[in-house]
Parts: sequence; C-alpha cells; structure tokens
Amino acid sequence: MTGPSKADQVHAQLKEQIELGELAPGAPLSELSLVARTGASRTPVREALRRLAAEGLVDLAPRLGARVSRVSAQSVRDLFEFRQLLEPAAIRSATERAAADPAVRQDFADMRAGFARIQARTPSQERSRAFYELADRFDWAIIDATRNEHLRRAIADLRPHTARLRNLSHLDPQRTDVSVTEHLAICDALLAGDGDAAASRIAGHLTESLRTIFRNLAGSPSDGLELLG
Amino acid sequence: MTGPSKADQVHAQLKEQIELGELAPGAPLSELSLVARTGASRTPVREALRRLAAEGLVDLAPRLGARVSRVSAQSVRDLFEFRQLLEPAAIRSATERAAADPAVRQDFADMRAGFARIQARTPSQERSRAFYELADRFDWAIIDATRNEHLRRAIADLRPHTARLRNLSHLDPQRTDVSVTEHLAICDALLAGDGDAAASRIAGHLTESLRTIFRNLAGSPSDGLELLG
DNA sequence: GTATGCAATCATGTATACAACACCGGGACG
DNA sequence: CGTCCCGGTGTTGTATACATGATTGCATAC
Repeated sequence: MTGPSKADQVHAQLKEQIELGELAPGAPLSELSLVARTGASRTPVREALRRLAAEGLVDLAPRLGARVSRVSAQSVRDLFEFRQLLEPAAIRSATERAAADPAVRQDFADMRAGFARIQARTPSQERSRAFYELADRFDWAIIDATRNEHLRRAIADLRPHTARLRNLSHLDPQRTDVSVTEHLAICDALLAGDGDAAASRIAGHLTESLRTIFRNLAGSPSDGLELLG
Repeated sequence: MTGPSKADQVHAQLKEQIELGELAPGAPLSELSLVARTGASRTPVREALRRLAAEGLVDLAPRLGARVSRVSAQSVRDLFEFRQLLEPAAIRSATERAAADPAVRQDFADMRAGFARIQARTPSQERSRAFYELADRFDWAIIDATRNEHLRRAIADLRPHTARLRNLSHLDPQRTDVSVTEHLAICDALLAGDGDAAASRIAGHLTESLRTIFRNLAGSPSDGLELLG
C-alpha cells in the first residue's frame, strides 16, 4: 500500500495546528521556515500552502508569502450565516438516510446515547472535552450521510474554521450543558424521521453557538477579535 | 504592476477549455503533455492542475495522473440541487445591495433593459448567443453583489460546472425564449426590492433549466450522459 | 532630525534533475 | 494454452538550483 504523500502530511500537520490555535491568525508561514520545521522540501510545502489557501485557512499574497488567515467579526458572522444555510439541508438529507439505512440509524442512536450519558455527568472540564469529541463525531456523521457531493464538500470545508473558532474563543463550561441538550433534541428529531424539526433545531443551535462565541470574545482580554486578526 | 503568474495563465487556459468542452470529460491531462502545450514548466502546470482539482474540474488520482472530470446524471442533479440552495440566498443578498447602492441598482437596471432588447428580437442563433452572454454577466453581478464571503466563493466555484454543462448539452433555441422571460421576471423582482419573489423565481428558473438539460440529453445521440462521462 | 534613495538580503516564482512507483509488454514455466 | 514473473517505459512525487521581485536597513542629503 502506498502511504500518504509528504504534501498530505504537511497539509494535515499545518491544518491541525491552525485548528488548534497553535498557529495563531496572522502568523507568517514562509516556505523555508516550513521546510525547516517539517523536513519536507519546498515543493510539497508549497502544495500544502496552496491547498490551505484554497480552504481559506491561510491568506496567500503573490510574492509576499503566506500567513495564517485572520478572523474578523464579519468573517465569523459570514461563517455562521453560511452554516445556517447548509447544515439544515444536510441534516434533512441525513434524516432520510437514517430512515432508509439501519446501520446509519444505529450510528446516530449510539451517539444519542452518548449525549445522554454526558448529560448525566456532573460538569467538569473532562465532561466538556468528551462532549466536543462526540459532537465532532456527530458533525462528521452528518457530513458522511449527506448524499449531495457539493453540499458535503462545502460543509466539510467549513469544519476547520468552526473548530478553530472554538479553540480560539475559550469554550464556556456553562454553554456545554445547553449544547448537550440541543444535540439530544437534534438526534431525537433525526431518529424520529422529522427532517423539518431537525433542521429547525440545528438552526437554533447555530444561532446560540454564534451568540456564545461573541459573548465569550467580548469578555476576553484585549477586546476579543483584535487578538484574532 | 506585476502580471499574472504562469500558474494563473495555465489555470485560466485549462479552465476555459474545459468549460467550452474543447477538453472532453475523461480526457487525460498528463503534466508533460501540458508542458508541451503551454510552454510552462512542470511546477506551474502542477499547481494549475491541483487548483482545478480543488474546483472539481479535474479528477486527480495519486500516481495515476489527472483527467478532466466526468459528468454523470447524478452529478448534474447534485449541482442543480446545490444551486437551488445557494442562489436564492445570494439573490436575496443582491436584492438588498441593489436597494442600498444606486450604482449596483443601475447595473441591474441596465441588464434588465438588455434582456428586454433580446426578448424583442426574432429567434436566431446570434440572439441565443447574446442572451447567454448577458446571462453570464447577470450571474456574475449576483455573485459580486453577494456579501457573504463563503456564499460568494461557493457559487463562483459552481459556475464553471454550469457553463460546461451548457456547452456539452447543445443549447435549445426554444428554451432561450422562456429563459429570457424568466430573467426579466427575476430582474423585476430584484429591482422592486422583493427578495422573496426574486428567490422564488430563480428557484423556478433552475428547475426549468435542469429539466431542459435532461430533455436535451435524452434526445442526443449515444444516450446522452454516456457521452459525458 | 527627517526623508529619500540605494543596495544587500531574502522571499517567492520557475525550471529542471533525480527517485519511486504503475502500467505494459514479452518470455519462461507449469 | 494459460499464468506468472520480470524488465522496459513513462508517469508522478520530490528535491534543488536559478531568476525575479519585494522588504529592510543604512547612508546621505536636506
């Protein structure tokens, strides 16, 4: 079997570090510095940077080099507005798939049970971490269950941005509790085959998530978004 | 001023040829053959191919090379389903912009006049050509008037696929007449500031376009889509 | 002290050489 | 006669050398 190419490796590594916030928005990414850090040569590094630029994770100015893309209040609003458009449609598709394919349905049923277990736990950092891990799995299950190729790709491309935002704005333990409840409600609607309800609930969830992000950023030092971009 | 890079040139050239159908779906695009055809070296050719792959215009298999992406009936349905999701939202945004920005409004008013002039002409190949040109300009105006960065990019990425489809399925002179009327109606709703009506009309237009494409393909030799992919 | 111009330096854009792998023949063996 | 193995050939993946343009810092003029 043929392993992943170096370009893949560099791409994955940078993507992860950007998502985790280890590479802050605005951080310069010169090709040579990446050559030194990754051990690959300029060609795969170059390809990784171009790919990240296509995904919107780095800004690429000709002759001026690459920087980790900045995050503005407007970009956050745009991101969530776009998700409001896509994700209800995706979850409708997933609802149909779950109704038609018992294996898919079982997968979502398992995740629902997971959310219920998390809800029963007492609040803690570990509980929040477990929730976000499961929520990630849930998001990917929605993506995988989306039949439309374009829709699937568009949502998948948005995920790194969402994840980065979560990690840049420090997550709110209080919010975890509400979010778990919202996910349970979404699962219930999906398992009941009620696509409209699932869509409406995920829309509400997104609205609340956006509100929480802005509230957290407003309360964070250095005026929030200034720090991000 | 600094001109476009060779990677940009190769990318633009291939994109145009794929859109026009000069490069048929499935056509092999080896890097060396493109080096010979474009005069650029492998590095920019490579970058152009990767960019086209990210846009979905070429399929790229590791170690196996690139081919012009194939078109299946399902891919066409997916494309139009996705456009049904995005374009109504975009035209709502454009409607607001036109209401707020007189220059934008004037631009759309000019195009409305253009559609009216085309409607008045007697059917001919030249008239159809003029219509598609103006429709292209209209589509780009919608894209430019879309504020949301993600939405704008998503629609822009879809355009080459739509254009290619139009050129692969031979356009229908009868359809031109109906399509002109639909565009006039969309313009009217947009200029009236009625975003809902504009969205609904563009949705109807997309439904009709998809129907026309499948009707044309069904009547074409070699069973239509077999030829495309 | 400030502004301007120049040159050293380093970044990216490009070309090309080398390495590793996949496909396609022919030929030997069962 | 069919199958398997193996080398040839051409492809992509990677590394690196070269060309070109941008930034930076300093020296100099005002």
